[in-house]
Amino acid sequence: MQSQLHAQPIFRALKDDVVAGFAEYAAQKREKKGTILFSPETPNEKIYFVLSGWVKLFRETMSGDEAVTDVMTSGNFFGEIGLSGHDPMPYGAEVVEDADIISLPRFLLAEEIMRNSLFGMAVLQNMTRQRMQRDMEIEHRTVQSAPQRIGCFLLKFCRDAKTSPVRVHLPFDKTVVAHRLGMQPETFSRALAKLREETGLRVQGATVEIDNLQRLVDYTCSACSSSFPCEDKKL
Amino acid sequence: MQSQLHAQPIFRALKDDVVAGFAEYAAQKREKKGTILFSPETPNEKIYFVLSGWVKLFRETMSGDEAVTDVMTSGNFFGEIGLSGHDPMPYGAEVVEDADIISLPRFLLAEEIMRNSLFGMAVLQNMTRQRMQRDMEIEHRTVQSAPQRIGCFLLKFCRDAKTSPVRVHLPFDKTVVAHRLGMQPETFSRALAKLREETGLRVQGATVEIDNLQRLVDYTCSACSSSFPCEDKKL
DNA sequence: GGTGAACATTGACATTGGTCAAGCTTTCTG
DNA sequence: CAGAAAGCTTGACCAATGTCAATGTTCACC
Repeated sequence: MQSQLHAQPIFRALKDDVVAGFAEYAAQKREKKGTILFSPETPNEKIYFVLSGWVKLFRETMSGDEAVTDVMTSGNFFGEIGLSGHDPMPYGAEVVEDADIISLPRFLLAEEIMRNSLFGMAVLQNMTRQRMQRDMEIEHRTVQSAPQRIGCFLLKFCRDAKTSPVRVHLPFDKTVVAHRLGMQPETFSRALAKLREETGLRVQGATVEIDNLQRLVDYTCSACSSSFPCEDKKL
Repeated sequence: MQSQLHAQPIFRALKDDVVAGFAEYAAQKREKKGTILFSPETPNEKIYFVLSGWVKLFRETMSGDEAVTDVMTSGNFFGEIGLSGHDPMPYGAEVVEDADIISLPRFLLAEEIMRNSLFGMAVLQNMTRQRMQRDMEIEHRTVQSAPQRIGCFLLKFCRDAKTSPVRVHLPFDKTVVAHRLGMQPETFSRALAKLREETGLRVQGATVEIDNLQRLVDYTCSACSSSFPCEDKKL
């Protein structure tokens, strides 16, 4: 498990013995789709590293509406809000595709941040990147139409592809994608159909084939402040 | 100016000589409404502290639509993305009410973060709070109606008031409030009228009188994951 | 104190996305 | 393999918000 911890981007620059120290407190577990890792009601003092699978972060109102703020996969971690302390999180986390997850007490991170300012800087830059992504998300939900948001989502899985026929496989249920993009499943269904008409892509279950990448980019990125391929700026 | 820097929440715990060092590089200026402090096109290497007035942060698409992600006032600072380096910011900043602003080269912060991990932790927690606010914002724009978002906005200015007739003065133009809440000015106008009917508040120009605070809370906070008074959790 | 510019409101209408209900398809499970 | 459950799609309809254009109001400046 130590090697898996050390492979996490945020830990890559740490010394072996530090990671070994973490590993003693760490717990790895395979979690099934549907499992709630934590929710606003349950106090929580861990951070979670996703090794495989997908986990959605969401906020839920008293009337049952939910807003998905992010869906994370391998290389990502979450639960770092507050960094120490046992307060309930302001959001919940639910596994949406079977996942391998390592959990680690938060206080270990907090200690290492104080001890090692280079590490602290790495955590800060991670948080900064997350804030930027949220800003982006707010922009998308404000200025993009539903079909455009779907196009934007698909393009994230086309970053490397340069030759046009690209085949994308949706990594989790369409319902989750819909909420991740701030729309209802019904709207998602119709918006995907519209996107198909507009950009000539083909949909077969969870598989999407994009014959003309440029056409999708043109349709989607016209309503965005950045343009394809819009990766995070290196920090 | 050193005293004004030292009064900034993020600097409060720093030693005098450190702040004095910052002050040598700092520039204070009064900025008029309408001034663009920076935009995505202009490389920028400063962070900005608001002493008075209001500044909006926004993202703008190629077709001219804009999404306002935040509006900041005294005690807030912005431009810390990246923390060092001269890359263009991924967003712009525009003064929306005459403001006194101190600007400071970003590298000073980066240096102090590496030198003083307690300070680094403070910056990290500031960023964490901002990310949480963005999450909140995404939730609001997903599950609240336009009148509810306005109600929520008004309630932020009622945090201290416990006795019911409260008088709130909108601190910047309604157009800016509208965009801050992710809606068009016309929608804002109508939604405010609706809110008036629903909760019995009265509007006179930029002044809003709330006779029955509880009624506003009931109407607004039913579509939210937290409830009034929903301040940031202490970090 | 008058005038223009900026800000705000209103009406008419178009568009988007949400809701509810039904039916279909895929996947899981015994 | 059968049956059930979960996920997805579609239709009909409705509510919310955006758009465009006209008009009203406020405020700063001469």
